[in-house]
Amino acid sequence: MTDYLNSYCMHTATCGELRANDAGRKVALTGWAWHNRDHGGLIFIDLRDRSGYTQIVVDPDCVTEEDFHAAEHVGREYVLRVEGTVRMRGEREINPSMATGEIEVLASSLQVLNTSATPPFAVEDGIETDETTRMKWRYIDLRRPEMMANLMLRHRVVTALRSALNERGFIEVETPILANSTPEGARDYLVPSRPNPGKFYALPQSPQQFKQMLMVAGVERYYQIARCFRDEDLRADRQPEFTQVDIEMSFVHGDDVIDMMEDVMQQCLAEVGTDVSFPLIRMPYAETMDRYGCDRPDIRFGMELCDLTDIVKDSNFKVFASVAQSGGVVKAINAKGAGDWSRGEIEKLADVAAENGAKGMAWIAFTTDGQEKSPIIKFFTDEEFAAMKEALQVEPGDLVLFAADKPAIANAALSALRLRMADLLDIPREGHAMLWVVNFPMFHYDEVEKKYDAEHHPFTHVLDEDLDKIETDPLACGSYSYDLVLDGFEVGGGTIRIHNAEEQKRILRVIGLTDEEIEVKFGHLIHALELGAPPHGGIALGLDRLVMLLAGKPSIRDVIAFPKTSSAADPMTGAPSPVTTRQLKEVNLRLL
RNA sequence: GGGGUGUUAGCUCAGUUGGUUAGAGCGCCGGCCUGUCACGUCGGAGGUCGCGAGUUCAAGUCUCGUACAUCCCGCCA
Repeated sequence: MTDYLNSYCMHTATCGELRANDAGRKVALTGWAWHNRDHGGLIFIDLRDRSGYTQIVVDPDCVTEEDFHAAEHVGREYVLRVEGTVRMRGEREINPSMATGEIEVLASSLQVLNTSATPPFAVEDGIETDETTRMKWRYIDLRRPEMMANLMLRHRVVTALRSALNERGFIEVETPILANSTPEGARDYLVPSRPNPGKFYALPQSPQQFKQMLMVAGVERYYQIARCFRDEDLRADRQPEFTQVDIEMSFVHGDDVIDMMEDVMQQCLAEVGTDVSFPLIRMPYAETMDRYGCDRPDIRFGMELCDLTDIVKDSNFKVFASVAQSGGVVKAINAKGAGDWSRGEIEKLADVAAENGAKGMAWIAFTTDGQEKSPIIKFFTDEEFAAMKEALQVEPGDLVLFAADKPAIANAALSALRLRMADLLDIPREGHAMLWVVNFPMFHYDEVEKKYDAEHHPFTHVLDEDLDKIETDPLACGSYSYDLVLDGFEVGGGTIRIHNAEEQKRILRVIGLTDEEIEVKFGHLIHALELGAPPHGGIALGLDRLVMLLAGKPSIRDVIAFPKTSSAADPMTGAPSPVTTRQLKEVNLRLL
């Protein structure tokens, strides 16, 4: 302790930890000058570090003239080391909004370890500075307590997940960053290989194939905090590089991974103090799409989709009838509380439907004074109308929004409308709600490429009862697959994998690969499966999204130390940047 | 690739039907101040109105293009 006090720049206490029972302690604090209040004869400095802040009092009677002079010239974000004594504040000077507000540190010495230029924006919570500016000076942005708290929360989540997995016999194994380009999935980030002219590595979109190889190797239980790369356009919840908690385990089938992971999540969330109700609902994909129109529903509120196809299929409203009779669906949501909206306000909602591919949006408003307003109501018989009201449980004050289209489009439009209406109507969505969406279909039909494609990925094990339908009726095949959904975001996804080489080949053939292509692109996997692959499965958590939601932030950029802008650039370092002709030549590249 | 919104002082923003010297708050600089905690107070500095064309006697304001940011669709688990 004495050594520390005499040391040039170490501290004996952090700025956020001192309390009334520390009164009398001699301490050395280090940190950044946050708010300076110079009263001429007495100077207050709020000294901040990552743990919080403490008020320093510099009294000319207690420090050297030199130190007092230095204190007078301390600017924002100067780096200080202060030695002094913790003392109780006078009764009127207690600041109850401050964790350390009962005490202060009376300085006996003050060292300026470094000065600081005026920061480009205030180190304060709640600022609305442009994100590019924040990213350009990210180290300043990260000094803000809320950003520092995000980093710490992320650390606690990772630590909790690591210990939960360690306790269950998982071992952490690193897999290559310089990997192979994968033909399926997202666009790859490519890295030219200098010793192999004309050949490229790809940064991994996920360690998927490596972790399956680890299972074949007998690792049995693996995890990795794995950086993944995808060269696709960005979103608030998508960055070109992101972090997965990647998990794989052997000798599992059916719900084994879900059961294990649910335990791990419960333990992790308890440890970081997030309240989520367990056990989690496990909702089949088909039911999820039917009720919410999307595979990652926010189940913290209702307003579920209602299928009216049967009721309107013979109606005089040609739009509904023709959609219903040509394989489409007519679905609706009941937005309670919007029944008195003006026609203009309602019609603006059609934009939301249009953004999601719907050609139109029909509506019926039920005003609180018992009127019914709608451009389409006249087309329905009394029976049809009554059946609709019954199905939607309509009351005065409700607004019913319809989408009639192919199921995928009607679902997408109504799912988006449901979320928009929840926003517009201020429907409370406090707390968190987590669920599993399970048993995704194995395939979907790609209308553009005119071929079947894997819904999750082509290494997914088809449900045992559907194995004989892989070739004859691919779209009817379910799969051992599961997504973990939190508050309307997919925070994890996984499957039981195929461990049988023959089944793997059947799947790859269905998605359009020839036996030659299978050998070239997936030969290593097939061979591994032929050499004693155990039954195995796994899951990957989207760490950034998970922490974003736990932190209550609107973007994963807020929980990533150094994120990229929407054009995948880093304003701080200037990446990506041009390289010299010589560098290009070394890797056998020439720009077009 | 497509659509929406935005770009004015270091930061956040205002700027009317186009009108002559572009404002505010915070911050910054200097003075005063021994109980403040968003300290107070007096004074001061600070602008290529994103960039480029165009219309006009006159453009921060109108038109076109473009860059960047951000949200969404496509794309992406």
